[in-house]
Parts: sequence; C-alpha cells; structure tokens
Amino acid sequence: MPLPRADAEEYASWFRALADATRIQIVSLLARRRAPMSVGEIVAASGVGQSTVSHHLKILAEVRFVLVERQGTSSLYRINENCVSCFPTAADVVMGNPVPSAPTCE
Amino acid sequence: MPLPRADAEEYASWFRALADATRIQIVSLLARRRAPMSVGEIVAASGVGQSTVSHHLKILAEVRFVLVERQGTSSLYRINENCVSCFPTAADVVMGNPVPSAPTCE
DNA sequence: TTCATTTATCGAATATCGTCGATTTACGAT
DNA sequence: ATCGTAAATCGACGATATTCGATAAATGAA
Repeated sequence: MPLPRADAEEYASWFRALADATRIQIVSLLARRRAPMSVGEIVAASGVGQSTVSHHLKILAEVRFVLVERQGTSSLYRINENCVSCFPTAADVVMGNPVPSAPTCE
Repeated sequence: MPLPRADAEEYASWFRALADATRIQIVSLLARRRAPMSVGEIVAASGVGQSTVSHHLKILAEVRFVLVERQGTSSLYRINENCVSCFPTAADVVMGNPVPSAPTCE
C-alpha cells in the first residue's frame, strides 16, 4: 500500500544528487555558461579542490545531470537539459508519479 | 559570479529533505490519505521503528513539508500542500530562481 | 495521584558523505 | 620514449545521517 521501497530509493537518489551546496553551485555554473567547461575551469570558479570537483562531477554524471566528453587531455562537462526537465518535482513524489530512472531520460 | 553559497545551501536543504527513501515513503503516505495520520499509524504502515519515524517527521516538519497538530495524546501529521507546490524544481536551480525559504511558504 | 498510552528525546552504533593531499592514469607534445 | 599537463582515483579523516533501544515527557482516564 505504501510507495514501494524501490521507487522511494529511486526518487531519493535523484534528490540526493542536488542535496549538497557544492554540487548545486557546480550545476548552476554549468547552466549559466551554456558552453561546456573543463574540470580546471570549474575548479577555478568554484574554489574547492580538484579531486573534490571531480568527485562531485562523477555523482552528477551518474544521474545524467551533466554529460562528459573527453577533448584531448581535458574532460568537458555540460548540463543535460533533458535531465533538468525530467527531474522529479515534489508533486511527482506525493502523487506517486512514475519514477524517471536516470539512464532513461537521455 | 557563481551562485552565492548561501543560496546554494538553501536549495540543498530543500533537496536534502527528500534525499532519503524512508522520508519519501512517509511523505507519499501522508499525501495518499489526505487526512492527518498519527505517528502510530505511520509507524504501522512504514515498518520502521517509532523513534525513527518521529525523527523523520521532525525533519520534514522543519522545512514545513508536513504540519503537526496535537490532538489529545497523539500528534497528527498531514502534508502541507503549499510547501509541495513551492518546492524548488531542477529548473529553478539551474536558472538561479529566487530560493523560497521554508518558513516563507506557509 | 496513579496508571496506561502516545510521542519525543537521548545515547550509541553504524553507515554514508564531503573534503583533502597524494598518487595514478590518460593524453598530447617534444 | 620521455616529459608535462589535466583529470580520475585512492586513502584517510572528520562531520553528518540513519537507525535502534531505552528513557523521558505529555496527556487523558480511572
């Protein structure tokens, strides 16, 4: 009768991706410049360590919130507009709308 | 130039409230029955310990996602429709829309 | 007041998370 | 092949979070 645990976990993993201030700053950074950014640029703009940025980018990429493309020696990250628009809302949660699993939304 | 840290923290605290599977189950439970539920009912329906449920309800109440009302010896919790609708979307985040602070939205 | 019931809080164990410095890997240039 | 740069991974540490059992606080009934 309650929301199945698996669905709840799926929802939670979405929200967890945006549950950290540094990740939100990175996401908003990538969204303002519409152009892809290298890790180095993000490090410079965000003011946290390189390994930390890399770690957060990995988490964001796992839910397809950002997309990566290697260009030579650097990795270019950009926002995934598709994933932004299919990110579940609070209303989706309380209504029990079908959970868009991350890989599905692009 | 980047999103101010304070705004990022505010956003993050919103998403953190729904970043746990148990809390999502509780929220969806309260939303399905439109009527208020006692802690005991939520405990029975969710299958986790009483102190755990009480803890999660406190977190959800702090962001005004649920509302409490003591009725005799029991506490009745219900979903806060206002807070559901003003919960930030991913689009809000990437666009840097003004952050609705929890106490503001009812 | 005393008792029973319901909920909140406390204390502790465990797990997860965020961050950093150091190292490793990947890649291009020399 | 060697070097240099950029990014990913590793290992560790402290901070937070989740969960539980036990206890305390609140409330109504006897």
